[in-house]
Amino acid sequence: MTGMIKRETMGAQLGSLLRAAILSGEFQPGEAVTETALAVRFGVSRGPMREAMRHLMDEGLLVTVPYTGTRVLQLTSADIDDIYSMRICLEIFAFEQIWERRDEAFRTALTQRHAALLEAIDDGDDIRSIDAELDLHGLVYETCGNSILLSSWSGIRARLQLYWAAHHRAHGITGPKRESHDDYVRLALGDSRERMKDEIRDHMSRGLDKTMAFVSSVEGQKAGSNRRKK
Amino acid sequence: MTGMIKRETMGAQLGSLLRAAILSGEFQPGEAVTETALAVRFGVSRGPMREAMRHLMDEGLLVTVPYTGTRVLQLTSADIDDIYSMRICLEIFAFEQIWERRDEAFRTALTQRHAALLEAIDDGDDIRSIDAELDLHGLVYETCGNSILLSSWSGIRARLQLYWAAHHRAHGITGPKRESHDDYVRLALGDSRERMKDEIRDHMSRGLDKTMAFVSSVEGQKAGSNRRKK
DNA sequence: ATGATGTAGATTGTCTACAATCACCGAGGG
DNA sequence: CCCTCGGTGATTGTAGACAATCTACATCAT
Repeated sequence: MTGMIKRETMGAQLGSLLRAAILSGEFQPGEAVTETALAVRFGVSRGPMREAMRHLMDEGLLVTVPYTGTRVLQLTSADIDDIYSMRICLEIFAFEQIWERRDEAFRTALTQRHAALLEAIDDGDDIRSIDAELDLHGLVYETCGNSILLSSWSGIRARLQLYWAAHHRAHGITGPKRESHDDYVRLALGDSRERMKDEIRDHMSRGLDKTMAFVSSVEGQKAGSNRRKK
Repeated sequence: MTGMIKRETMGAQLGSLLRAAILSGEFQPGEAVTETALAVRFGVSRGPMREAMRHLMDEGLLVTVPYTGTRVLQLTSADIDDIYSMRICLEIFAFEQIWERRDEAFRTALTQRHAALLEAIDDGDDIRSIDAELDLHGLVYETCGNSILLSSWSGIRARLQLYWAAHHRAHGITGPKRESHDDYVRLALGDSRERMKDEIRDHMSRGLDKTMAFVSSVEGQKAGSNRRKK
């Protein structure tokens, strides 16, 4: 059954669905997910489900141990630190690459994504705000057209989105502030590479501080959380 | 049959075998590879074979189009350029991260890998020389302990290894020169971050020049090479 | 009581058969 | 001569059943 979906392989679509389910909080970080359960959940067989899970594993959202089980990624404070330092490195690199090639298309796309972020914030939709913020930052990576850079960003983006979403749900903390990206957008459209690079460093530093305060409080349960059997 | 291998899933082992087969030249860049053919080649079923191929796809060595086929990655000059600029960015970043934490273990490992490279060069073993050179560069990434950085390096490494191996086979060009990494190792163990960063830029620039000269001569057949059916 | 040990359940890994999709090629009509 | 259209083969996608392995719990001996 379920043979009416077209133009894309089932595994890929399942990957998107599963990713959305994880990011929406249906499965929490550290929670175990089984192939069979997900297969019946989405009404498909284990084959495509496995394919989708493999995709999310490579993206970093799922972690599996052979013959034992699969669970949703649970980040440590060290992981968060690694992610943010990588973000600084890659985003500066990306802006260096495209700086001289910024055209009208780039400018309009950036302002559009910024507007989408503001709209999501105004609507009070946290999940959409997170998505919009990451889309905004993603533009420079996409503009580069460097496939390796883009896949690196995908891994970073997935981990950040997972963590933020869980963070917000668990603690009721609001999403990004309305003015949080004004400087970022302004300088990205401006004329000074160095000021943009400084802004990236500042931006990430603020984000890291905001993030680290929480993760350290729930540390120490990365490997041994097995409650909630059913 | 073939049920006596232990401690690691078949798909992972098959991935290593297939990677080795590709890098050894059994399958050339742009050549089509089919699941069934590889499955009988390695004496397993399509399931594990698929798993292994999926792994190599994420690594970047294989490219697949749904319902149609899978072929070995064929790099364009733009890809090579992207790879080398990423290498500069990431390797400088990696050295910045570990610079103050370089300990005795790092120093001995670096000299050991350099010695291994020299031995491979002296033996005239091109494949092993390439592997040793990439292992040498890989140490700094491994020392960082940053999982995202490491996976980015894996993608770069796989693509470079594939390209160099095919390059050398097709044109009989020798591997890395014996003295090519003397400065790199010396400065990596030295005291000046800035000189090391300059060395990385120079090192990559030389590598890119050596590489680009060839790839541009065979451009223009990325999408349409379908000969050699059997 | 404590430790080792065997046993049961669950989960992933693997295999075989079948279906959906696509590229190629040749025939027929314009 | 060129374009359209259908057939044919190949390749990947999907399904369900079976085997290998791991974790946890109960049992038994010390």
